Amino acid sequence: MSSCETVADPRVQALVNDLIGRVADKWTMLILDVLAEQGTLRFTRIGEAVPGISQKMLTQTLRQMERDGLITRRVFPVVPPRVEYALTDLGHGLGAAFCGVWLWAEANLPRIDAARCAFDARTPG
Amino acid sequence: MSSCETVADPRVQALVNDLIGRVADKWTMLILDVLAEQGTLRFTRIGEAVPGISQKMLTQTLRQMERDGLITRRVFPVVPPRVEYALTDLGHGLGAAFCGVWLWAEANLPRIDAARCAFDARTPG
DNA sequence: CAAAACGCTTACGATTGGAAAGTAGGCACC
DNA sequence: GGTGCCTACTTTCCAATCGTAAGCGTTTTG
Repeated sequence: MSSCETVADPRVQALVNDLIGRVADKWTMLILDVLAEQGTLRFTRIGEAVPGISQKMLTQTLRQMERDGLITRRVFPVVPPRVEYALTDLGHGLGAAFCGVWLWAEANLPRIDAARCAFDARTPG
Repeated sequence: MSSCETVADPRVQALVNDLIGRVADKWTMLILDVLAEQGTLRFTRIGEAVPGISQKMLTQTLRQMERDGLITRRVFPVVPPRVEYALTDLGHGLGAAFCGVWLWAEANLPRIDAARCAFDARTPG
């Protein structure tokens, strides 16, 4: 906030900071994106759609997102097991909010790369 | 992207994912926010404004942000040392993009809390 | 002479993350 | 009837990361 809007209450500030700390996680953002993009998905599909995630982190992050009310988890008592994950409207809202970050990242990728090259060139050690 | 816009190229997708992975960091977002809010600041001021950060992580994150071209670092050769950090326009852009996330967090804090309570209540273990 | 100010840097223990193997349990195949 | 597969985890082990606390260098202040 702050840079975008009035804030005032330091307690709210602290709570929001805390919330950001838990939601601004690499895997959370990536999973949020694939679910926003592809709708309802099973465990293995999400794992395939999020490059580089381990099963452990996938399980852990999905649980956390479920706890925060960002996704729903539906278990079908069949064999082999089938579990479907989908965004709640809360999750959709966060996905929409992150949208700006994605667009920024896409638009500014070359500038970041250039900045990094320049930094590495001027920093020998 | 994806959920907000056309994407197509999987190479760009991978690069953006990678970039998100590095930028979607708790401390990066928090530092970005205080710099967007308060303008140019010195090392210790940022440390005070970001609750819970250690000097080590502050140094580390600031360096990373400098490398990515998000902030500038100006050193004044005086005693005691004086170092000023400020957002670049690239950093301002990212701050603006994150703005939506902050507003979402502020607006949905009670819903997240409620979801978490409900989850904890229904999950005994 | 001692302490404070500032921006780091280092050492070390605690937490987290990844890779790979294991689990459960019904079902297809030989 | 035994072997192995399918899926969604769970567990185990090891490496990377993180937080805490302390130290460093230089000059002013008491």
